Amino acid sequence: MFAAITKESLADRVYRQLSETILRGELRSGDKLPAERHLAEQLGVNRGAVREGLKRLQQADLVQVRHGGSTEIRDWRECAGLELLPQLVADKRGQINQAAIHGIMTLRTQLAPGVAAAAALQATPAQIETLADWCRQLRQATTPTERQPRAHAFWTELVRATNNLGYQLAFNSLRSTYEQLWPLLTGVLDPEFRDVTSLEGIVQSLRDRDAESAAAHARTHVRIGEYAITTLLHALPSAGDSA
Amino acid sequence: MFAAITKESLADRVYRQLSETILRGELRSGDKLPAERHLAEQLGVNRGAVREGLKRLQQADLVQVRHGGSTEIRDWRECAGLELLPQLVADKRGQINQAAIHGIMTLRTQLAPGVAAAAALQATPAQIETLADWCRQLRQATTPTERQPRAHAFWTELVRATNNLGYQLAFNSLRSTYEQLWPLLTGVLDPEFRDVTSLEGIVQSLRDRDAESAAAHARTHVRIGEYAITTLLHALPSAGDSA
DNA sequence: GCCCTCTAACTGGTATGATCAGTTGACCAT
DNA sequence: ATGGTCAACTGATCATACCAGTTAGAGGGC
Repeated sequence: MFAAITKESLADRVYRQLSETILRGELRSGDKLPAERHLAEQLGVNRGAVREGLKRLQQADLVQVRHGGSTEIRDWRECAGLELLPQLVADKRGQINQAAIHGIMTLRTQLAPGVAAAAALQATPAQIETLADWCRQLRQATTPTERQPRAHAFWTELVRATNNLGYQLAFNSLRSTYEQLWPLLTGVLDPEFRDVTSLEGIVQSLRDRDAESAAAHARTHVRIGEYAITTLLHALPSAGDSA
Repeated sequence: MFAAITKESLADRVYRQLSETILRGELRSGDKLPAERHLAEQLGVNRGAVREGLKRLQQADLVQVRHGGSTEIRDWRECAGLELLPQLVADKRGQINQAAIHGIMTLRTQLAPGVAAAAALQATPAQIETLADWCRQLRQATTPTERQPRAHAFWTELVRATNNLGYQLAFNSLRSTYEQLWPLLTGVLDPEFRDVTSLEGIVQSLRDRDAESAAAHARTHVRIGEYAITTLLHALPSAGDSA
């Protein structure tokens, strides 16, 4: 009903402004950032706020800070990790980035079969039941808006069932990106949400401890969404690269 | 010869100490961190340093900070992204984490074929030549220490050739983890480094624009390393979970 | 002229202490 | 039971020092 008021600290704004400038390519690899004191003056905030923002830039591997020297922009394509994807898909103005969306869909397609296979070997009976329940809930849903969170819950549980740190962390990264696009994907991915049959196939494969079968069902399933996204991206000619 | 002296700022140390405490499970999801003022006093550092460290914890999704309220530990298995993996594989005392290593190897195995396939469709002739050159260099190398960086360079270039943001960022995250284990893996992965034939097969597949063949060669290749790692992990009975 | 050295003027890093701004819970009036 | 008030927390921001590492250029020796 009502949207929550966004509260953004100064340090957050410093981080966002600088990171978006870098991600847009206005500051390129090798460029130097102004000194903290100057930056603080230009942005009209205290130096502490600037430093907190820079710490985050540093953690995201967008810049390299050297004591006594200057702060240098790094090549985020070479350095930055998967956690950058959420910021790439949509900037403050809601501009979406096709390359980033393509990237997340690729990873999803590549990882889903492995997740299903790993879950087949590791899932506990209780987890399998939970998954079966999400399938039932998915069948009962009648609108895309109802289906989306249940499909999401299914995958969350499936990833948890793999008991694999790599899958879990990678999934968390992808999820942050996915959440940025949530309303956009409600409709686009609905054909996939409707394919409960494949999900039920996965659940049955888990019961049978059949990793290959689980992977095959997962592959079938996510290809539906990938096809929908690919079609959509081709239909949107503009808004490709960043400015 | 000599190891570089590590220069770690106070904020970095604050971050590391707190994150390791969380990752070790001594602070669990829902627990509250002491107030910044108290934390600063306990750690014997300035409050600014504490705040900078907390900003990083926040960015890593390890804690949730609420203005006026307290700072709460989050469940990193549910929230943290792939960028956490480097910190998980080895803590300050050099203790390695089997689950994290297993995780990174899984992701590597899962993604490598897709990377090769994507590269087959996207690589430029110049990139293919660069890759072919790395194969030659790999053949000329005579020791594991020589082979490792060249194998690594091959994959870096291959990922670059995919021109896919998802693969590039995911690879960067995995690389950070890999670098933590570099000396450990020099010997273990050498059987894989010696399998230049598969890499040459990938290069030929790129020339032929044959995605499926590229994926198959990649799969063959990375399985060698995965087998070696799996064997090694099973041979190490202890040092499994964190304290 | 060339090379070394030292210094001065940058840079980021740390410290202190004050103040602003949300959150919470106890208490009170309605 | 509802809503208001207030005090005591919490984090957020600020200003101003000063410490510590880097770098470039002035100056001296060859």
